[in-house]
Amino acid sequence: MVEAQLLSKNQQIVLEIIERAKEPLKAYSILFNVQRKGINAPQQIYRALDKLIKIGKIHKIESKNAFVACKNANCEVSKATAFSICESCEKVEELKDLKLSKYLSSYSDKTGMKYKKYNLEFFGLCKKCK
Amino acid sequence: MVEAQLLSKNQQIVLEIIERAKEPLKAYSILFNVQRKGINAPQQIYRALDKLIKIGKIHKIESKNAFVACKNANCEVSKATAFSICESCEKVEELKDLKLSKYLSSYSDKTGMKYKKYNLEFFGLCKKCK
DNA sequence: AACAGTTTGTTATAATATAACATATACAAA
DNA sequence: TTTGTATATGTTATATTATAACAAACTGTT
Repeated sequence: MVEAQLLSKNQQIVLEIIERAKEPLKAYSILFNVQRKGINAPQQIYRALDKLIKIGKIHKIESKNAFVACKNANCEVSKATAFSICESCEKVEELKDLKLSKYLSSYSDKTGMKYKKYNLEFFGLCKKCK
Repeated sequence: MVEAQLLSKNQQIVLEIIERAKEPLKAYSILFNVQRKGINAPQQIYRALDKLIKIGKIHKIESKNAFVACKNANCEVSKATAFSICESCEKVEELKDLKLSKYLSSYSDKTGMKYKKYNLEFFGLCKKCK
């Protein structure tokens, strides 16, 4: 049976701070920001992050070692992600483009291999910075 | 005038070891492997890696913090990369698919923003592992 | 009550990457 | 030839990111 994911205390704390942030957060900056809430060690942050990623609530921006909340109702599980990253102001946005995700999800390489999972990071200058 | 890139001693050493490797190499494993050649510090490795990336000789696999040689004559500069990564055996291949790279290079998002640069990492099971 | 699974807390340490500073080398311009 | 500029080197130290390992507590079954 499919049910709503219940988050544990630490998982909620970490998710909230990532959701409220306007930009991707790094693990140690999250740690710093929750120390008054009784979380003291990196391990606790990374464990929450791992779980949140697993259930698709957040994604990792690999090129930045930072984490963003997923606002995309589609990705119940984090398997197919695409981001736009501004090289100047560092703004990151998750792309929600059905056409793009269909294209990539159905992509098969020369050997005929298909991929259920991918991560795409686009770099450029955002409107403000151009 | 465009001329062949001349690599410095350290850059050559690092490039050679990456080119000879069958899989992506991590910075500290490179370091370990070149200590008998007089390279002693991570800084020296990272500096060579940075330069090699800049001129397109190697790419970084962001999800693995590892580096591979570019066998693709196209990417004179490392700006548009796509990889296939096996989740079981960890095999990594750079995809050379003109159609894919054209699609991504000419991609423009909802706001009309275009991107000259991207990195795409596909995950799945390779033939052997399937 | 016993259990399996997950979460927590904690200490320690591993792995990845950069800062900062002092030299050295290459090469073109004056 | 010297001066400048850019790049490369060597080195020590440190910052940043992430995991190992262990003990305990909590959750929801059966």
